[in-house]
Parts: sequence; C-alpha cells; structure tokens
Amino acid sequence: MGNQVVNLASVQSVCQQCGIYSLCLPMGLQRGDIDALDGIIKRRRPLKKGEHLYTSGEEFTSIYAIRSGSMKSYIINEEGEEHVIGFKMPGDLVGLNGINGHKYKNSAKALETCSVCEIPFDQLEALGHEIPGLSHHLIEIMSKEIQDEHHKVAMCSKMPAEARLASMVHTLSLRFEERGFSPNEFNLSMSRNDIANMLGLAVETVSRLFSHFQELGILEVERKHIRILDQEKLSNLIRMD
Amino acid sequence: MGNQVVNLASVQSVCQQCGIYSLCLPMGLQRGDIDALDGIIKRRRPLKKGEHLYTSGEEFTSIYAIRSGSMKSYIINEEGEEHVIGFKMPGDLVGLNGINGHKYKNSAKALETCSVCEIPFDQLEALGHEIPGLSHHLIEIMSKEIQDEHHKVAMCSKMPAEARLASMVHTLSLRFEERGFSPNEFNLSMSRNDIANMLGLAVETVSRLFSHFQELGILEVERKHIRILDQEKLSNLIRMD
DNA sequence: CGCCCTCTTGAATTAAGTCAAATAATGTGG
DNA sequence: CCACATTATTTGACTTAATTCAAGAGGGCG
Repeated sequence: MGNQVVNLASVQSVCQQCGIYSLCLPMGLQRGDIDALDGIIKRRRPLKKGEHLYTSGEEFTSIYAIRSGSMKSYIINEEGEEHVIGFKMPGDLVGLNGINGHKYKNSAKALETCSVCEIPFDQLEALGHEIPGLSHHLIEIMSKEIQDEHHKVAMCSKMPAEARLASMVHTLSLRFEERGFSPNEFNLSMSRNDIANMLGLAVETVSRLFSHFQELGILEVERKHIRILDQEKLSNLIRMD
Repeated sequence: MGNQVVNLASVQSVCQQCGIYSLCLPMGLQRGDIDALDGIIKRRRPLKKGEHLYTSGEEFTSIYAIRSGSMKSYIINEEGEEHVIGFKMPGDLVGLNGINGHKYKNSAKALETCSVCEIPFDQLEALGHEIPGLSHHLIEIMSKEIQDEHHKVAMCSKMPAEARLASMVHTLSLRFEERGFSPNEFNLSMSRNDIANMLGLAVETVSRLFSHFQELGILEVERKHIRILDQEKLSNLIRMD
C-alpha cells in the first residue's frame, strides 16, 4: 500500500504490452496515438467457454478486439438454425457489422476462455477525428473484412468438400503463423460441427475428410490437435477439383 | 454562346438531381455537404456493356457509385476461373475492397451501358475530416456490405439450389423496389451463367429451376424478363429445404 | 464410474453435376 | 438486310459427390 518509485518513461499502454497489437487496431499508429486509443479501451472480465460477447439483435455500442482465446461468429436464420460465419482469433475485431443499423447482426461466442478489449464505437469515432490515421485504419480493416468475405463466398459456393476443408486448415495455419505460433501444429478450438457448419458440409463429411487427409499423409489429426505434414499437398488440394 | 440569366438558387448539385442519391453515398448529408461531396466526384463517360470499370490487381485510387445500369463484381482464382461475387445496381458503391492494400481485389464489369460516379478516395477521406457525417456514413456502408456478405456466405454454403435461386430473385426484387421500380416485374441484366456462377450452381440447374418455378406458378420467366406471380410462395422456398 | 455428447465409420439415398443434343438468340461480314 | 457463325438457354439421361440414416467408439464431466 506504500508509495513506490515509478519510472514514468517506462509506463507503456496496455496495447503496447499486448503481444498482438501489431495485428490489431493500433497497427501502424504512433506511440502517442496508441496511448490515446488505449485510453478509451475497456478491459472486461474474461469470457468463459460458451459465453456470448454479444448476440444478434442487441444494441450496438462497441466493437471488440480479441486479446486471447478464440470465438465463433454466427447468425441464426428464420428457422432457428445456426450458421457459423467464421472463427476469430487474437487481434481480430468483431462486431463491425453492427455499425449499420446500431444493432449487432450476428452473435459472438467464446470457444474457450477469452479476453477481449471493448472499444466504445462513439468514442472511437470521436478519436478518429483527432487521429486521422485511426479512422483510415478502421476503414482498411473493414475493407479487408469485405475482401475476406468475398473469398469465403467464392470458396464455399464453388469448391468441392475436400478443397473447402483444405482451404480452411490452410487459412488457419497462416493465421496461427501471423500470430507467432507454429503454422504446422495447432489445436482447433472449434468442434467438428462448427467446422462443418461454416463450410456448408455435414459433420460426417468433415470427419471422413480428416481421416482421408491423414491416409494421404497430409495431416496428422488427433482429436482437436492438427499437425500439417505436407503443406504443399494441402495447397494442391485447394486448387484441384 | 451568349450570356444567360441564371437563377443561382436553382442550381443543384448533380448528386441532388440524381434519382437515387438517397440510397447512395450522399444519403443523410446536409445540402451544403452534398455539394462539397459533389465537388470531388468525377463523372466519366458511360461504360458500354462488357467494359471494365477496374480489374483485379489494378492500383486503387477511387471508389465508384453506380448511377445507372448494372455491373457484376467477380474475382479470378488461381486456375483462371471466374467467381461472380455479386451484382451491383444504381446507388451501390463498388471498389471498397481495394482500400486495403491499395489494389482492387476484384473486377467490375458492365452488364449493360452504365454510368458511374468516380470518387477519388484520398479526396473523400480528406473531406471526411471536414464532414464527420460523411466518414461515418462510409463506415456504415462498409458495415452493411460486411453484413450482406455474411448473409451470402450463409446462403451459398447451406441452402439447397432451389432456395438459393429463390433467395436471389427475392433479393433482386427488394433492390428494384428500393430504387423505385416494380418489385414484381423486372429484367435480369446478367446471364444464366453469371447467376449460376454466383450461386455456386451449374447453368443447367438454374435453367431447370426457372422452369420449375414457372410450373409452380411462382414466376413467369421469359428469357431475361422475370415476373413474380407469388411473392409468398417465393419466400417460402427460401425457408424450406 | 457412468452418462452424455462428440466424433468416426459404413451403407443407402439423393440432390446436383456432367455430358449430350436441340433450340433460340445474337452478332458479323458481305 | 440476309445468311451464316457463334453463343446462350433449355431439356433429357446418366453419374457422382455429398447427405442422411444408422450404429458404434471415444472422451470428458458431474
């Protein structure tokens, strides 16, 4: 409880201490600007597996950056069926589609214990008027998300099952690598059901394909643990029919 | 060539004269702000059917608002196959996915004679610093596009062929209505091939489905001309397996 | 320890694709 | 403006990839 001597120059914003800030919203900002951004970010208690960060239809107030853990983003259609849109990893922003219409249009659920940074959107916009690079960067991130979704549409609507799963594993591998993890060995945080759902396949098909990839010597699959034995063959599956 | 008496108060910006400005980027802006936006917009010569507005990989400089006509947006994959992403109508913005990385990531091709408004992106951003509502509105439009793409992913990956085509026709109907046209009768500007490609189906399947919808008394299809005879049955097809 | 839920594997079924061919539109050059 | 070439669309028959149904195995949690 006593006073301590603190070297003020060494005080870094939480963002700058964060291992993935270079992939996240602060990317490319000046140090002072990162501190300003840091000032509006709320840290929330971690989410436990299965908890929702927000659900579809809720009033939109904030976007969220994932700090650790992973989430799934999904929508529920008129018949009450769940449609998985994607999986989110540290550094990813979620909730961007709620800006339009001031309501979240999807739900975000923790696949494992997660910590997230809440960024109140009105404050972010206000800050954007002072830090031009910030609003530009937000727009870039949204532009990238549009690109990624285009890619997903093209993938899911036309590729055969084998290529879809290969593509998903390959994309995950790249994303793990970007975040400093091994691209060749990782754990899936989502169930087979979630994978099948996102790819528009039956669970049984996904299960069979994992077995098949293993027979081909491309993957080693042990429940949630994936090891990629042959990245080149994996890539070839994406291209071929 | 002689001087003319002009009533300055009656001079309206081109945007304000445009029939669909209320759906487009100027939406919700004050009159003076619309004029400012108008000032940076370049009108280009109309595109003829088959001409490209931009192609994938080209340097990104501008986003475009479609003024009249319609376009298709597509990407080419590694094998050189075309994947149609979507169809764009008056009031729609195209090129948004080029912001990230300063290159267009898709190509936009006129399906019929089109006129477009070119909006140089750096000028738009500069203007956004003066008109806060403008950059907010751009962000909203992008948020909506992310939403729409999520919807497309869910649709294309999981719905049966019948529901996909029904959904596409229904969405077109809504979009025509928004633009002041009949929701029940319109002309398709795209080929059966483009439709099939976007929906991830074979051309033959699309053709058969149109015939089938006609037998069911839901549509009247005469080449490119579509008349919706029963919107309710059409909507039901989207929901049902 | 046992129940439940997830995952895997096999067999039968089906939705949609491919192949093939006819017909209808569109465009082109003379 | 016509004849021919080319391309787009439709329809039918067959094939196949992926689903559904069914059943069993494996883990994890209370």
